[in-house]
Amino acid sequence: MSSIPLQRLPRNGSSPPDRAVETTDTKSKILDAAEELFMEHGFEATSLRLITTAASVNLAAVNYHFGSKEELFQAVLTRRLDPMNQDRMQLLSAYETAAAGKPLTCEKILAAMFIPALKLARDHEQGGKNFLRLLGRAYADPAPFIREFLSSQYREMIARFRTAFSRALPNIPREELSWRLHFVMGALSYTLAGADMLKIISQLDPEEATNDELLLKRLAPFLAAGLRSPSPAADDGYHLFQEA
Amino acid sequence: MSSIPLQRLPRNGSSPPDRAVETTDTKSKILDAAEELFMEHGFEATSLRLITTAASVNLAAVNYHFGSKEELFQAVLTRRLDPMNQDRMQLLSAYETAAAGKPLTCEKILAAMFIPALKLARDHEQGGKNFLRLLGRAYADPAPFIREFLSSQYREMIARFRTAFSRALPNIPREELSWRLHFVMGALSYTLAGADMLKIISQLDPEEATNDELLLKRLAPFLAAGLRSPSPAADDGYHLFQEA
DNA sequence: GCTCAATTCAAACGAACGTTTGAATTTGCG
DNA sequence: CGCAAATTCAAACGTTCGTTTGAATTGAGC
Repeated sequence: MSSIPLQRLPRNGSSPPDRAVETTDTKSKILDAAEELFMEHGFEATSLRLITTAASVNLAAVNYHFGSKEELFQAVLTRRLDPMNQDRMQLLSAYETAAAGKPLTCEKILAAMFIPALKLARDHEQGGKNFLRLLGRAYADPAPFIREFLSSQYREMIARFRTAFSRALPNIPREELSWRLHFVMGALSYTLAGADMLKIISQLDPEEATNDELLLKRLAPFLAAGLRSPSPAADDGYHLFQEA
Repeated sequence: MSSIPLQRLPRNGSSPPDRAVETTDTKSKILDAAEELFMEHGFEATSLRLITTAASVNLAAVNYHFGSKEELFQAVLTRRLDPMNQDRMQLLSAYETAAAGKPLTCEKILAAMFIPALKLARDHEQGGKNFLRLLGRAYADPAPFIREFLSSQYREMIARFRTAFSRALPNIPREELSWRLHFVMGALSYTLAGADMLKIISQLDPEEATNDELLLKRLAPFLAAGLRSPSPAADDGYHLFQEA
């Protein structure tokens, strides 16, 4: 039923193709086409026939190489998300080493989160940008298999950054910090997802709105200010919503 | 083909049912079931058969009363979104009147955005919370008809709040303010959408994470601090991402 | 050059989808 | 009551979906 189909082991474990081949292999062609189409239409609305036609491969190739549509989607995410989160953690470690025991600034920690995302957006001419939008939309997808997959992919990285932030912001209670980290991840995901609609109604420059570097340069100070803001006491005089 | 099916005019324009009827009408039963199921599974993954079964109505009733699945989805959104945005604008106007010409604080403007959302979350025992999550997820849905619909529904309200913020923050350039408004809307939508996955990996208290009032009480100061943060000059020394 | 496993391919499978149909039923109303 | 419009209903429509099948094709190693 759901057994993995037989298939020949790749010629090389995970090294690049032996020569300069003009036609990439079937697996990569499927991944590239799926990345773009999942980004454009979402998981449910993207059919395997659309993907395999765009990739110029046979319909059955998806089930042969990936097992199912769901596993293909996970493979699309893993291909770029895993290296990106590895980069994030390595960058954070590098900053911490350079700081020689002193706590990092919020901007520095945010930089460790954003720079690998920016690298992804820049490196691959089109694939990178597509992927960031796909990722942002996957966050909001209600499908359980997507939520569980992303949760497992992010858990380790989030834990590392939470402790970094808690050292940078010793006066913010742990629970409040968890919320703010939640807000940071939400704003980052949402912003990277494109949110074309809100761009339009916010009257943002369409050209600038697709410039991820400029976008994150604006987002980082915004989030850093929110992170550093004084923690509202549990029973303080903050009556914003009392008057309704 | 896509002509609106003939149907009798409702007994009353938009007033509540004449008596205390135990069985609500078909149209409302469909809307209630659709709201919950669209929230749970998304638009594409929710079939009309699932909706009509849950609502205990005939399958054809959706096409009879709403015309199509897409129009049903829009009706689900309109039913609560339109009054909520009306409330937001009225509340903003009331604050501005009370301020007697003086600019409002960021917290006050954010309150005008959040309070109607909170009212929605509280008023209807279950419908309200479901709707806010559905709305947050609809923001990230790639379907063009959803994006265009939401864009038209939000345009007027966003314009009103943009001018309010620009008066509250005269030192923030117009373009920078558009970006920050974008971030605010993103964080609000994302947070209301639930984002269960991030809640989990952020180790938030599950009970508190579903308390929308507490949630927005934490979000508002976070966003206000970001909004008030000094505007980075166009060619300043902000070199966060230069080192990568 | 033969072999055999890996891969590709065309074709079909059963299921589920949104929508339509036309008859049955209910409802408002003179 | 009785007619006509509004609504409900069971059934079917045609299409598309993800997946499977089994035969053809490919390519590396003896």
